[in-house]
Amino acid sequence: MNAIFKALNDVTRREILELLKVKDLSAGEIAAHFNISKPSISHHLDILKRADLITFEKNGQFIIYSINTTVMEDVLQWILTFKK
Amino acid sequence: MNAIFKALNDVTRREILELLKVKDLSAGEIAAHFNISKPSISHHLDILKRADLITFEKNGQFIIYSINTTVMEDVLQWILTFKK
DNA sequence: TATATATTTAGACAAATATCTAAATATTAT
DNA sequence: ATAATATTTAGATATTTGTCTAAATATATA
Repeated sequence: MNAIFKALNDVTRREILELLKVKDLSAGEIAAHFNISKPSISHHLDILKRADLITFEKNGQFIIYSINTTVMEDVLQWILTFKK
Repeated sequence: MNAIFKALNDVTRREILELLKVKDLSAGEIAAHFNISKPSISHHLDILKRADLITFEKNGQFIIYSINTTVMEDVLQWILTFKK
């Protein structure tokens, strides 16, 4: 839970998730959406990976990232415990 | 949304919310649950306040904190956009 | 094999964060 | 009024975080 909330606590990482919600993208395609260096985006992707919020697959010289919505379910359940 | 995720990105603050889920508590009662100084807890309460995740009411020399679940609804909606 | 492209790793640095102690403010009780 | 209790504010400090550039790794192409 800690890793998930940590991962979600950054606007760039939340935007990456929004992008991957639409379709799978390579690291470079993701980086192209931001005014941030590629190494920084790579670091954000690493934090999202650690939280298991995204998965990746190597495709030649590219690495394709996908969103993993099953983890969102955990957050959802946590939030729901507060609904009265 | 930024303030909410920031507020949720700390285990102490999430535990404070769990406590307030059960019942309203004074700042001192909240602090008593943790091995952390009262000023630090006060700071955590301030961050939760800024995110509008808690409300408070003065009662004599005490300040009673309550959870505000309406904000949880915003997080819920955000999460739900990822459910496919 | 040499070069270009895609991505990550390493190391540095400034800004943000969680914590502390000491002091200030507010209320209650003697 | 004075002392005690509840809470916050102020200021300091160590750790974490987001960012950068430079270098390393891996794959594809000429």
